[in-house]
Amino acid sequence: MPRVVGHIDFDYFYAQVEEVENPSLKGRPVIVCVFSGRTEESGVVSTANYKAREFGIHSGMPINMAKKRLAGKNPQIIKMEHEKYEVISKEIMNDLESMVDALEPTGIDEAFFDITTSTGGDYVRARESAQLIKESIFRHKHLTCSMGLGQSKIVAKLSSDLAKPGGLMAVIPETTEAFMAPLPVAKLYGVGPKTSSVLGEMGVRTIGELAKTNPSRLQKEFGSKLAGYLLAASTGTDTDPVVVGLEPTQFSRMVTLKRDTRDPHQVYLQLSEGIEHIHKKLTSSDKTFRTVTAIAILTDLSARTKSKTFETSVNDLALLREAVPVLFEELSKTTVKDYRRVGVRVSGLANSADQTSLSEFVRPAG
DNA sequence: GTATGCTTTCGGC
DNA sequence: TTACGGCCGAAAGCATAC
Repeated sequence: MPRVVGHIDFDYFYAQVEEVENPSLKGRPVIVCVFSGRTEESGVVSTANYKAREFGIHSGMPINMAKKRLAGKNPQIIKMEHEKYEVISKEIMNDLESMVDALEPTGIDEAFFDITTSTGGDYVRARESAQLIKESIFRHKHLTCSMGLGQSKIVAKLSSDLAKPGGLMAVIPETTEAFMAPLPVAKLYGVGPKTSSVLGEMGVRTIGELAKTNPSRLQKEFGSKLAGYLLAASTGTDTDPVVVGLEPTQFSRMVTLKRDTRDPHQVYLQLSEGIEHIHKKLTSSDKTFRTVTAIAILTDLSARTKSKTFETSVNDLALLREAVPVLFEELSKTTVKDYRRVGVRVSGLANSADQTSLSEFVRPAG
C-alpha cells in the first residue's frame, strides 16, 4: 500500500491572523513587522499579505523600504505579536491531530501528516479527507491554508508549495516521477547550495536528471549515504516517516543593541534578560543543554558565532552567565567591527528525566 | 575511506 | 540612496574514530 503523506502550510500566517481579527483589512496591503527598538521605524517585515506582495514587499525587507513602496496604497502596518500567533497555531495543531493518523508540526505555520491508515492508501479518499480538513480549519478559525499530498514527505512538501495560496494538490503515486522530474534539484530537502552546485558541475540540474544519474558516479562524489538518499528523494521514494512528538533541539534569544558596540559589559547587560529567558524556557520544558553559543551580527550585518560544548547536559543559570561573556570575549578576537545585534543559543537539548544522575554512577549496584 | 560528532554558516519563514 | 528581526533546523566544514 502506498503511503499517503500530507503537508499543510497556512497562507501568509501572521498577516492572515490579523485579517481575521480585523476583516476590514482585507483587500489592503497588510504587513506584520518586527520593530527592533533602535529607532522609531527600524525593523523588518515578517509577513506580508498577497496584496502587499503585489508591490514587491517580502519577508525580511526593512520597514522603511516597505513603507516607501506602499506609499499611497493605504497599507496597514502591524506590530508582530508572536505569542498571539503561537496560541492560534497550537489550537489548530491540536484540532489537526485529531483528524489525521500522525501529525508532525515543523514550524508555527506548517506540519506534515500521515493519513495512510485512515484512507487505506486510497488517493481519492485522501483528497476528500484533506479537503475536509481545510474546510474544518476555515470553519473554526477562518484561516486558509495550502495542502499537498504525496507518497513521501518530499512529494507532499513540493506539492503544497505548488498549491499556494489556498490550494490542494494531490500527487498520486503513479505520477510522482513525472511531477518531480522538471523541478530543480535545489528544491529537494537535503540539497543545499554546495550539493546543488556539485550536481550542476556533473550536468545534473533537474530532479529527473538526478534520478537517471549513474549511482556509482553519485557515490564517488557524495559517499554512499548521501548518494542513496539523493536517488531515493529524486524518485519520491524517500522513506522518512511522519514523526509524532518531536522535541525542539535548540533555544535562542537575539536582541538588537541600543547602539553598535563590542564592549563586553554592554553586550552582557543587554543580553542578561535573554539569558534568563532561555533558562526559564529550559526549566519550564524540563530540558538541559550541552552546548552554548554566542551570536553576533556585526555592523555590516555579517554574522559570527562562538560555541562551547560541555561534558554533561545541564540547566544551570550561573554556568550560562559565566560562559556567555567568555564566548563573546573570544568572538571579539575574530573581528574589529562593532556588533549591531547579539544573541545566545543553547543546543544539544535533552530531557532532564533522561539524565543519568551522578548518584546512579556512584551508587553500588543492587 | 566512511561514519560520527562538533562548530560555524546558511537559509526559510 | 539607504533603509535591516528573531527565531528555527539544515547544510557544510572540519577533526577524529573506526
